[in-house]
Amino acid sequence: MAKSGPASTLRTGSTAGSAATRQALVDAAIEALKADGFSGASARAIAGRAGCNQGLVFYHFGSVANLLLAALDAVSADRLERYQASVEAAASPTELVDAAAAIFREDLEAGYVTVLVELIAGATATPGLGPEVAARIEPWKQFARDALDAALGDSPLASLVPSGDAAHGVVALYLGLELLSHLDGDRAPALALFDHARQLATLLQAVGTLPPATQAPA
Amino acid sequence: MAKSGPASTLRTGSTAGSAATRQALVDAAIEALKADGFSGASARAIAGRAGCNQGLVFYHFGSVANLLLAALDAVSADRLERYQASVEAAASPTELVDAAAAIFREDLEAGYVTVLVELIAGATATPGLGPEVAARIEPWKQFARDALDAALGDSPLASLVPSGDAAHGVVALYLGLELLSHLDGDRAPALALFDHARQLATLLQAVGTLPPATQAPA
DNA sequence: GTCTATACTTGGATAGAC
DNA sequence: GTCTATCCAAGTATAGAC
Repeated sequence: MAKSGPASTLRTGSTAGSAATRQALVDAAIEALKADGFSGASARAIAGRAGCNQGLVFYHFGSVANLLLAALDAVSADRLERYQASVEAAASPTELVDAAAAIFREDLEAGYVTVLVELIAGATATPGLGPEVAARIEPWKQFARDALDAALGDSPLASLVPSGDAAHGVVALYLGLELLSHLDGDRAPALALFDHARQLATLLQAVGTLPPATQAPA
Repeated sequence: MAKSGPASTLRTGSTAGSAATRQALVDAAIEALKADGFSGASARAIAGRAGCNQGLVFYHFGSVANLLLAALDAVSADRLERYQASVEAAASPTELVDAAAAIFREDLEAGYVTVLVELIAGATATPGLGPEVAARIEPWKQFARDALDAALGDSPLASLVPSGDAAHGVVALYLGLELLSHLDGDRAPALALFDHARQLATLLQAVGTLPPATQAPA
């Protein structure tokens, strides 16, 4: 798959318009995916949002699918960086859940995860898109895995559920919650779940910390 | 929203072709959603699968969206019945997870949940589709809630997480796992998670059953 | 009442203007 | 090198044939 478009003109010399147009298209693609979903993210719709001709989509990215992948890359980079900073500061499971809840709230309100969800769901339609999207989810899974390892690496829970499997579940839950929240425009149930998760984490943390004798009374 | 098409001709008298065509279209719509996703489930594509003229979609259902909702109704009815029978037989949490795992495996292989996921993700594109889809998810959530209540209604876990919120999470996880499994064609991680859930359920069941004294040694 | 042929709109992609 | 005008395929919907 040779990259089409002016891939060799990434230096910001010569014509300044190119990079700006690319950026505008990427931003517009993100907005289109958030507002109208995969099937609404057409070259025309995106170019309309970006305020430029739809032919530019194909000039700069070769195809609509490639532009959407570029959009996914942009949000992924943006969000992973944000996550990294926020989660690194969390030492305990409780803090981890708190950080996750805060970020999730941010994601829901900004619609970042929508971009990912729409691309996953739409991947079936475009041949070859699936593997590309799958590869871009890998960092998220790895990140979830690292966070889980750091937070409860030595707890008894970790020996029951391998962090790789747990990370898969966490990512799946994240995507599913986004799917539901976006559907009925109500993110209260998702946030409530995080609240309960926080309580459970606190509980588990206490159980792991306290001497065995104090655990018994049910 | 008045139903268009021959809604009054549901009696199987007069012309037998009508009901058959409707059924063929519904089946084809399900297949199209499973294979090509929401954006691939066009009137042309569906009619092609059903072996009939694409205009029939509009005659019988009024719009593509209505046909897709009919498809969702069909799988929902089919699956909920299956779930009900399977879960009613499960008395303990372990058995419940076992039943859920068996059904989930079935769903993944048959692609039933894909229909739901694609419609949720695609709902943003078509005005008015969202609420309709949301209403059709309600029974699934209610079902999950009932199952949770029955399985661990009196356990201490139930007092920590209200079954309504937990049900929301279960449905979200279900949808997310489907999303990921469908993406990279690998359902092993999802099945592994069910395996771990089963172990956890067995553990919790044991903890709840045994006398307090035996719980201590960590 | 059931279905087909046709009208019109939007989408992906490119040849060629600047 | 950057962008626009244009082409053709695919989409929704309906007027009218059977």
